[in-house]
Amino acid sequence: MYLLIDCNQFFVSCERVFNPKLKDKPVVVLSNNDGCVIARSPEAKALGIPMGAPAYQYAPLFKEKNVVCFSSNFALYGDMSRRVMEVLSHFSPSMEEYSIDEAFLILEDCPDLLVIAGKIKETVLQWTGIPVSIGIGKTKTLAKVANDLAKKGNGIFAFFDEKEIDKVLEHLPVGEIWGIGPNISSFLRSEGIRFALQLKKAQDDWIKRHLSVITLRCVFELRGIDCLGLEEESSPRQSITYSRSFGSAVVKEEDLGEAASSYVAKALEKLRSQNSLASSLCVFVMTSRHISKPYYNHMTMTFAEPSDYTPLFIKEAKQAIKTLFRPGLMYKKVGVILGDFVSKDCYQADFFSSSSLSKEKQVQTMQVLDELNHIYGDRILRFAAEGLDQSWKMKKGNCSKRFTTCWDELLIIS
DNA sequence: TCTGGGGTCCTAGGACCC
DNA sequence: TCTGGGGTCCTAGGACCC
Repeated sequence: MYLLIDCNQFFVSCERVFNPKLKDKPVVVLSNNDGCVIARSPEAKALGIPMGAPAYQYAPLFKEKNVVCFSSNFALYGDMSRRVMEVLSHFSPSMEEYSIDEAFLILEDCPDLLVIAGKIKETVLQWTGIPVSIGIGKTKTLAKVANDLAKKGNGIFAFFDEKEIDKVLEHLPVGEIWGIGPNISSFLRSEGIRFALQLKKAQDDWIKRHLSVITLRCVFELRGIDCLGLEEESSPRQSITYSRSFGSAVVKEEDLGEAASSYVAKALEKLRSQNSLASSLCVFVMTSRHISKPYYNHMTMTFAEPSDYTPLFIKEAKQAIKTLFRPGLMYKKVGVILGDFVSKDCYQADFFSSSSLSKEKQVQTMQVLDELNHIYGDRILRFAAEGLDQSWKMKKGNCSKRFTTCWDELLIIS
């Protein structure tokens, strides 16, 4: 049986662990640049604050109802996630970390399953301070449905027999099924399929003809046929994106270049940490999407020989910015995407490239850079191209401390 | 003034081959 | 009157997830 363990309002819960005064109070966590709401405590939900709500629109309500707003603190959430996953790994050798706040476990079907689930919930709370909900089912998709019910009830819900499943699916809108998004659900509704049970009973070839195998898999999963399986090994990324909205609009090409260089440097650190080389770099720039004539443009460069040498990518990125830049526009965002990865251990070299000696030096330079940054933290070594003042950096109005990952920011109790 | 960021998978269609 | 059949590879875009 699959168990889906999902942390309740994870980011808010992380903040509450280190600030117990927030208990029972409306709390929200905002996206980068304090843009929109990405996590809400039940109290905040009860005030009618929707997911994704732009913070500026809700500022009066926040003030009126004393809603506590946090800027996102991914250093903290990432580390808390690591702790939760560590606890979960004690309960089963078969585990998949599905997202920052969710994991699937496989446990043998036994009468004690609910007791074990209770134990998991209790242990995670005691060891990390994070409350979780657990859904149990024969497939991942059914465990997801069960998890939604768990969240509405006492935190644990299991599907054991078919009749019980169908009773739930009968009233479950198709759009709430994992894997059925807004587009497919509106198509299904237009065809008269409004609830999960109807979809479960739909004809296979009809689904395949009008939709795709992805949806067909969904349907099979609802029928209790395991199609997705557990992905225990997290496979290396196939692409790495680094992009951020600016704290305030950027108008100078120089600033765009700095930002792009800085993102390239960060993306390449990630690339090297997974032992890959990238063969392509895409750079994109955009203005706000919410103006009358938004501008978006991108450029992709491919390399004859895959690489992980940051200066090479910075050079290309700056060149791209030069091409993409249009004077007089208010830029809101720049991003870089590394793609077409190959393993460092085995790749096709370029027959016409210059001497291999410089290649070795490139590798050594990046190693020294990464090691020093690892030892001293906070990216102590950076490239000049990244700029010094970085005035384009994003806004963070109210960020909690990095309680668990930074010696200078430990929680002080007096 | 103010609206996040990072992924994966699949399909259709174009371009090309014999 | 009348113009085959069977492939592969690549890319852009759509759809979904958290």
